[in-house]
Amino acid sequence: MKSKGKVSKPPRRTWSDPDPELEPDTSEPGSSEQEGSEASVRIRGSWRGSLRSGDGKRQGGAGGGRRRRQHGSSNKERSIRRLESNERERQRMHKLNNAFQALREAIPHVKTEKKLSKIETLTLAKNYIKSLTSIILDMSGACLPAGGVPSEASAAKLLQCYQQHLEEEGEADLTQYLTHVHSLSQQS
DNA sequence: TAGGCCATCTGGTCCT
DNA sequence: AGGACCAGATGGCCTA
Repeated sequence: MKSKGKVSKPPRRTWSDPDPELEPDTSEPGSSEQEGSEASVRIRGSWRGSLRSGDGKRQGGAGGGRRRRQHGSSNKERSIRRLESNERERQRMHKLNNAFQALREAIPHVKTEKKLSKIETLTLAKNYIKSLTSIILDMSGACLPAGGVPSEASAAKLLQCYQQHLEEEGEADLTQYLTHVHSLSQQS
């Protein structure tokens, strides 16, 4: 028996693929048999904190390993604050996942039937940006250093062109932008 | 079944 | 002071 204790977990639904039938907030703790409400005050965290105190991971300010902030409130008030904190954290992660989903849709990849993982998404996005940068610099007549990585100077020039284009056109259309860059390179 | 990926909880730290 | 951010821990789901 797992300590998380889900009776019957609904089919997993990622928040980057939002269920149109559900508002995000309907998953708030306590709205169903979902774990959020009770799990957050359950045993799990009670010992985990002490485990981490030995990690010395991020020892801030004065006195590493100090106890957490005491709010001087009752257990009930603390657990309420915890639940609110959990909810905010959930919303934050949902936003992050939405951003990941937007990024997935922005980058081309081969296997469209398989959802890209987060790490794959970031890696592909990085490569995609590099490729586009190279193409644009190439079109603008700039010289790429050996290895194809744009120098800081050419990247700065590229950014300047892009910002200028945005100011003048107010539209981040790639085709227009490429035309714009090309015309600039013709002038110089 | 092991390993990868993910959602969630949690507490510490940073920031406003 | 309170919210945001971060990273560790945990357990569920899925696939090879």
